[in-house]
Parts: sequence; C-alpha cells; structure tokens
Amino acid sequence: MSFDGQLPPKTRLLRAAAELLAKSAGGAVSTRQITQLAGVTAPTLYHHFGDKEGLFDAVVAAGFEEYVAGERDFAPSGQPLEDIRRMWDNHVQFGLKQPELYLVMFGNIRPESRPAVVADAEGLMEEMLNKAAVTGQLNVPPREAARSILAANVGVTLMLITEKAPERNLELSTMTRDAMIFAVSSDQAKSSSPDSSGKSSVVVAAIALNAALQASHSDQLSSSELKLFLEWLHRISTSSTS
Amino acid sequence: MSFDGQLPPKTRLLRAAAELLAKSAGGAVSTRQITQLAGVTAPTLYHHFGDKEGLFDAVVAAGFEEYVAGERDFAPSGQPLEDIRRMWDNHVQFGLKQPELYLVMFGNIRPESRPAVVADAEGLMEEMLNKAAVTGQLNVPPREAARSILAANVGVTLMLITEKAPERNLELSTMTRDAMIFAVSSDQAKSSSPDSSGKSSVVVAAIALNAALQASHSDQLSSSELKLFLEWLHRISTSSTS
DNA sequence: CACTTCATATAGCGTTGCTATAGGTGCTAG
DNA sequence: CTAGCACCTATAGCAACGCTATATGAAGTG
Repeated sequence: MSFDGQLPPKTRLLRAAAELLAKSAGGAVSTRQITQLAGVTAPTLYHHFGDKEGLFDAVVAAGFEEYVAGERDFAPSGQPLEDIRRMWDNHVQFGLKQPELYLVMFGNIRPESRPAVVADAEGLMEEMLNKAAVTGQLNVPPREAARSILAANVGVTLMLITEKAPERNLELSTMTRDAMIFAVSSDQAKSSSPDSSGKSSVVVAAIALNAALQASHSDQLSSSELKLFLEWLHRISTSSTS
Repeated sequence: MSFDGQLPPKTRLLRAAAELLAKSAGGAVSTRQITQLAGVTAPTLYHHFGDKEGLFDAVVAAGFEEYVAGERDFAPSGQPLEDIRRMWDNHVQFGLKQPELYLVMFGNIRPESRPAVVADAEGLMEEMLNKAAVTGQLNVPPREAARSILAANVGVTLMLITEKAPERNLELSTMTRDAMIFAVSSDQAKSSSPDSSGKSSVVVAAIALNAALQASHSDQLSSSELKLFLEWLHRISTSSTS
C-alpha cells in the first residue's frame, strides 16, 4: 500500500501523488499525505520538484504522455475528419476514466495563464486538422478549428464529469462532437455559386493551399516572396464572407 | 476602501468577499483577508455563512442574479434561436467581465457534484429552447440541446479566460456558437458532397485556388496584389511535385 | 584522505480554515 | 425595572497546511 520499496524517492513521490490524486474525490491533496505515503520527508519533495505545483505538473506530464499515446494509437485512417472524431472520443474517455487527473490538467483554470497541456493538446489537434486542410476538407484555418473543437471538447468533458457515473449520457458528447466537426468542414450544403452563404470556395481553397504550402518546403518562391504570399493567403483565409 | 460603515456585518462580508475575489488574480482568498476588510472577526463569518464555501456560494448567488438579469434583459425577440444566440454571447461577456467570479461559478468542478448554478443556467437555456421546440425549429429534445449548448458555451468561455485579454479572439465564440445552434436546429439543408479521395498536394490546391479566385470577385487583395499573387500561383501550379 | 556534490532528515515558521468559549446587545415577560 | 432569553460578535487558540533554514549522510573525485 505504500511505496517504501527500493525505487528512487523521486519516482515514489510521483506515484504517491498520482495515487492520492486519483483517490481523493475532488478534495485537496496535501504534501504531508504525499510524503508520508512515499515514505519521505518534506524537503525531499521540494528538492526534486521545487514546489507542490511542480510535483503536480510532473504528474500531469506523465498523464499527458498517456493521453497523447491514446491520441496517436490509431494510425491515420486516411480520413482526417474521422480521426478527429476519435481524438474527441479519446479525450472524453480519458477525462471520464481519470477525472481527478483530468481536472488538474484541464480544469485548473486561472485567468490569463494557459496551462502548457492545453497548448499541447491544441497543437496535437491542429496537426491532425492540417491533414484535413490540405485535402480541402476544411472551412476554417486549422488553428481556429482546433481551438474551437478543443474548447467544446473540454466543455463537454467537464460537464460529463460533474454528472454521476450511472447517469452519464454520452450522446451529449457525440452530438456536440459531430456539430463541431460539421461546422468546420467544407463538406456542407452549398450551392454552386461561390458567393452563396457560407465560406466561398476561394476561402476553402486558400486554406488548403496554405496548409499544403507549409507542409511541403516548396522552392518555387523565394523566402521573401513566400512570406508575402502567405500573408495574402492568410488575409483570404480569415476573411468572412459578408 | 473598507466596509466599516454602518451596514450589517453580513452585507459587509459579502461585499468584501466579492471585492477581494474580483481583485485576486486567480489566487486564493483567505477568510482572514475577508474578515479584516469587512472589519469583522472570524466567528461572525461562520455564524452567518457556516463555511468559507457557504460565503462563496452566497457571493455566487448574488453574481448569478446579475447573470440571470442579463439573460432576461432582452425580451423574447420572437425568434427563439436568435435569443439563444444572445444568451450565449451574454454568458461569454459575463465570464470575461468577471473572470474570477465566473471561475468560482463554473470552473470549480468536482467529480459527481454539479454546482447548483450550472443546473440553473441549464434550466434557463432549456426554457428558451422550449419556445423554439414548440414552433418546430428544434432537431433535438430541448433538454439535450440545452446541455450540449451550455457545455460548449462554458468550454469556450473558459478557454477565452485563459487567454490574455488583448489576444482574445471572439470569433472562436461566434463560430462555436453558430455551430451548436445550427446542429440542434431543424432547418438544415442536408446534402452530401462528392468526396474525392485525398490525393491533394500543393499543386492541386493551388490550381483549385486559382480557379476559384478567378471565378469570384474577391476584394481581399488589391488589383496589383492580385496580379502578382496569381503569377506566383501559376508558378506553383505548373511546378513539378517534389 | 580531503573535498565537493548531491540527497535526505530535523525542526520549525507563518498562514490557513475553523471553533470552544464567553461576553455584549436588544427584545419581551413579569 | 428587571429578569430572562435569543441573537450576534469577540478573544484566543487548535490542527493542518505549504514551505524552508539548517544540518547530516552518502557518493564520487583529486
């Protein structure tokens, strides 16, 4: 039940913190609990992690490895948008399986200070959306799409966590998921005229080209040309059709 | 600066707590700070509110009054879905104007314990969605729609709060908002698009953009810019894929 | 061996949320 | 007028918290 084994104290502290975090039903976890379970005294903790938050960050980093591993497990299916769906589901599953850890990762919000893990998750999703962008499946720049989807994904997961397990209705998740993916995809009802409501095909094509250009190191344009080119492309991509 | 006036201690405590909460940039607020600012000693706090959390709940309740007042201010416009849009925007505005209070209300998540304020907000939105449902504008039961929209609304607001104020991009909000509302509304014009297998490249994307640009009258670039842009596009389009 | 460096322990500081106990205040009853 | 009785507030202090100044041990290097 305790980690007094022959593992190094740093590892014991990490495991003890993770275990207590998982068991504490939302309540706070004290450094004294952690050090006692790890069979270590206080200064050891601060020597290795500097801070209580430092220790928690380390736990989060380990948890994030697991999260990312889950996100990358299923190789690209050739349909990027389908992969995004699985990323969403994996995100929700991760949150429901380890709610306390998830709350430390995504729920510990402070104004004007973004946890690193959020930025990483966003990058992961943007990366996947880029694949959708180069094939012209995206309606919106990948970054904006990633932020939007991730925001909804976190919101849904937090809401599901607050519900008691037996009452959890996962349809909330799938419905919100499909709504978001549909919204950013170019695969929408659209008349043939480019100036119909919704993004014009110019915008879609510009987004696709933008993503493709950044993925391939084309040497058809000089770097200064490319810079200006990309700026114009950005202007087109982010323009809203009035 | 202090509330030593002749107001009753209960009120002074509430105001002191609210003020300190608003000023503390995410950091914790101690009961001693509160009682000192209120010009009161500790037992008074616990007599009236029983608990630190009890005091915070009271502050939240007051904040929620303000929130609800904002939600109800604009009378029904006859278009329920338009009202939902304004509810969403009001929610985000409330969160950005008083981030600390918002975080206490919606960000203080614990597993399997739903804050009362969330349930209330959900009820408020469901009420409004009911009006849309009776006129046949809804695709989904009002309760599910409300839960889904609110989850995304909270997620977006939390994400915006973590961003530094000058960088906040409200398009994230409007885009997610419209996606959610569109998803639950029944007036969708469904159509499936010819999904080409993903074999796109820079060249294909450039050709698509080229065609699209010439078919539309985009005003995002000046004519001289456009001329150069098209020339570069041509260079990319006619290059061999590396 | 002398010396440095890293890692852990002893003991304790200041602050936290909270409370056992007691004292003051204003009310109504006799 | 006063006795009693709620109600409200203050004094003082507890246990637990995050954290640290300081000292001790172990391990490697000259």
